[in-house]
Amino acid sequence: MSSRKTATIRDVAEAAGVSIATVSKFINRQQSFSASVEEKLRSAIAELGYSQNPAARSMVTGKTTAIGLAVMDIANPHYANVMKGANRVALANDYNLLVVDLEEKGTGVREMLEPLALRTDGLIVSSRIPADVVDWLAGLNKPVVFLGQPERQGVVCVGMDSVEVASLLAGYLVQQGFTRIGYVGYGRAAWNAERLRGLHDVLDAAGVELMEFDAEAPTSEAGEQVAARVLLRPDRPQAVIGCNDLVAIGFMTEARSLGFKIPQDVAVAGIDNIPTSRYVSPSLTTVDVFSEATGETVMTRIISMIGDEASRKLSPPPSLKPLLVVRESAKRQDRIAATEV
Amino acid sequence: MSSRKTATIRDVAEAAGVSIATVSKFINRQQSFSASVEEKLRSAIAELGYSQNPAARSMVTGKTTAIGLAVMDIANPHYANVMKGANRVALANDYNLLVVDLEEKGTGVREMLEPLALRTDGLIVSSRIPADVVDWLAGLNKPVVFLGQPERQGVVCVGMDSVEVASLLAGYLVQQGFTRIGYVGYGRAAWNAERLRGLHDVLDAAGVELMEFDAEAPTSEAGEQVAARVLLRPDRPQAVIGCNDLVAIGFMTEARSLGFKIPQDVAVAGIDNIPTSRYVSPSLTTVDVFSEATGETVMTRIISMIGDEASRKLSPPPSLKPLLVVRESAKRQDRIAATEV
DNA sequence: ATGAAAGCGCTAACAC
DNA sequence: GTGTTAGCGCTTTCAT
Repeated sequence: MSSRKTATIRDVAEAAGVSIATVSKFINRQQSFSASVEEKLRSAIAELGYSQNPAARSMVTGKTTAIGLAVMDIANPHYANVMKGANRVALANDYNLLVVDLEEKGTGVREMLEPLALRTDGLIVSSRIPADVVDWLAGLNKPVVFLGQPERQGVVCVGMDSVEVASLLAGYLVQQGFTRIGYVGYGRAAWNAERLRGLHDVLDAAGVELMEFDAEAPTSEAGEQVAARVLLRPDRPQAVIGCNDLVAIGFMTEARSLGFKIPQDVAVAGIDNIPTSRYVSPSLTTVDVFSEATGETVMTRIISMIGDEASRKLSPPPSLKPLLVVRESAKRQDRIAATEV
Repeated sequence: MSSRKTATIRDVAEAAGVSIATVSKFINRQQSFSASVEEKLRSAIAELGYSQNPAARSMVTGKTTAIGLAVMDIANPHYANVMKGANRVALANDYNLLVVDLEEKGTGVREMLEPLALRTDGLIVSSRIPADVVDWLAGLNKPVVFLGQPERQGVVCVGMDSVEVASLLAGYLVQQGFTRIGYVGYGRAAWNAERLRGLHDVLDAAGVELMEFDAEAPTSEAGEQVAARVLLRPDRPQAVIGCNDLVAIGFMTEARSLGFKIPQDVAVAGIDNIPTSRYVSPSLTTVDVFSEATGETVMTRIISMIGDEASRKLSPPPSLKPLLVVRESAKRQDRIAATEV
């Protein structure tokens, strides 16, 4: 069953008494065969445990049947879930997934992406990528889809509209009656400016003050670190929005150990709706960006772009809509009721 | 800069006025060259934007410089962190990472692994894999390392000793003075039996009762679901161990909405030390299994196995030791003090 | 329906 | 130090 060397198409051809061309056509189901040949082929393949060498195949076809996925931080549940969705549709379409975790690095990104580009038929990359790398990707002559908002014209993109995401949250907070709101952003992120715009759109119109802060990183640790700076000042915000759930959760934890009650003393909200946000106390109000569905969508999209030159420039399919998830962490003090999600 | 077709080694040879063999040797830095040739090569490569075709290379070398990683559930932070560590050392060694999320499936696993096996020089697979698939992997003539405990002899394995992990936690709970302890396991997992053994080792010796429960899945949702069954009975355990932090966190949340105070009414502990465990309330007592270091270790190990036939059967390096992380969720009622981590 | 032959881009002997 | 050449395993015309 398992010989020393792996069987090649030639071994199969010999065992079945046909030519290698016939074997090739058979395994690629490119035509029909006489019953006798078909049977001999089938058993020869089983006997030898033959399977196609993808490298050899890809040499002649020029296709790799693999897709690259580059994420900023695989430990962020948002990205892990994007990957889950992407993995699912890749597998269903007989594609393999090559992944690289950029680990939030802003430098050496192209070097990390280059091998991916060489080994795949298309790339899915997080949008927080240096401009020169985006240029390089664009000239790659290979489908590339960005995750999140586009910073540039002419690039294909899948993800929520950051302006809309932020507006949604701002709208809720205004409706709750808060009049001074803090936003803990992450300046290096591509979406940060859009988030701010979405926030201002709503808050300015409502006459609500917006205080801007910046986290060191889009992580819980950074959320913890920023909390004192935000809260230990006379004009502290009544409600604080974290640029993602991780930041919000870190912020909440540190706020509590600083002696603040949430949401009574300070309301907190996040963005993403990572699974954890349901399990912290109080449960975190957030905006669902449908990470897993995003992964499925982006993978579906890139697969359709491969081999379908026409769809490469088309605008994305009806894009995903963010959904406000109201939980306990951002209810106005005087309105708190016993409604737990 | 970006011509229609990508440049080949032949284009470079022509542009530099040398043979393709010279180009090949140059890009693989296999020897030194005359200054003039070196310079011409360098500029020709830059000019044409040439890069090696990995498929062509791998056809002749038989190597892919890629490693496959198969995890049970990439949305489980434990696995995401294993992947983070694995990614890091893969990149540092010029390997690419091919990932497949098995999504906790028990069937069709081989079909998901087959393409990975064909495209990589080695495989890292979660150990909760059907026996026949393990057999197949073993006959693959390719380095395979399992994550977690081995169920079989002769397979290379990286991960914590499950018996030890469980004993550690049991020891702490005994020391806290609990006399009736529940364990919410996951029967389908390879490590479950070992965990149980580790628990019994310690608890039996201490005369502490162990109540066994099973979760539907190793997830927070399953942890929630099982809570009522465990807690709404006259002989409910004083402390409950979740088979991982996800289960423990789900359990805690549901326990609280059932009206139990933690740890006063019921103590809870988990296993893994996922990042979230610090941020739930109360903070979760758990055992750190060093997920990220595990990922680094396993990747280091498999890279050394490739091309080093000798090390393929060696026993693993000094294995990782689990570490008890004491937080608030499992302190005995009468001993609770103000020590927060 | 089946086969012969020409490569895909590259590395590795082996010559020079 | 540099070039020639023979494949690696496969798909794909083009014959038959």
